[in-house]
Amino acid sequence: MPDKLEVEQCEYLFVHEDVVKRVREELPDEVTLYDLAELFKVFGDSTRIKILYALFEAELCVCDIAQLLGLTQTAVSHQLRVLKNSKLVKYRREGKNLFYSLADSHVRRIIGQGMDHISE
Amino acid sequence: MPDKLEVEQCEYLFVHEDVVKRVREELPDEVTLYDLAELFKVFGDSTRIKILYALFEAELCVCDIAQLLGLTQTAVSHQLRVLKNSKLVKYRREGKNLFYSLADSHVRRIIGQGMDHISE
DNA sequence: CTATCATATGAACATCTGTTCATATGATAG
DNA sequence: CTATCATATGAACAGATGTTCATATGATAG
Repeated sequence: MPDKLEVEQCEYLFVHEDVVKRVREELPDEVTLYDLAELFKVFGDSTRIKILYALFEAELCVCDIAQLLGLTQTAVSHQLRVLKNSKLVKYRREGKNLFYSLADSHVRRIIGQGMDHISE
Repeated sequence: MPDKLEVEQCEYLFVHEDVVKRVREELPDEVTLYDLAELFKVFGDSTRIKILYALFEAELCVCDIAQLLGLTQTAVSHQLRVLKNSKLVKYRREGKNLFYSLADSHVRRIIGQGMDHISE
């Protein structure tokens, strides 16, 4: 007895068993889907995008970023924490300063793909 | 006199002129940054990610999606509109049904890159 | 130890976002 | 034309998010 679905709303005529099966098999588990959405949420703010773009060019300390982009220190710090939690940036201390940089190459690729899309 | 910046908070010792220049040159304009963030915002919701994943396998109508993923018709419809506005999905009508499908290959690539990142 | 600089953190607040509920639209069968 | 099915839409509401303000932490110079 293959997985017949509860018919609630429409006739559900249009999907064949194999499609249902494929979707079910390929769909990542709830946790992964959640994590994935969380990751993209991080890219979904123009302040954070700006910060990432700035870090494309060089390692920067918090106040560098703030001044370069015209943001407050506090806002940058809060957003850097978000970026750090998602492992998109890393930092190293040098005296009083914390220098932030991109964590890996995924950041550039993801933003690159996004740019491709919006430039049609 | 090259672009010396207003020193507000820190000494701004750490960034050289050429870095400042590069960041300023490479940073897309406000509108583009905003659009880019808007795009990623769309990926930043697990319901929409689920819908996109389902559409990886086949063209589906609204109620197919709702039943396959255990969502309400209304929620799916609202989210499909968001996806459509961002040109991530398209649809065609067939009688009473609207069949949705992925708009282009960017969707897969962007989600793929995201998956790469979260799987470390 | 104290003052200062760079940065982080927490609370507060306004704004944005996703879902639900109720209803409207649009296609089709009879 | 009317009823019905598939889908869209709008209002309402709860929960999430980003910024600001005030303050704390942590390193360093003196």
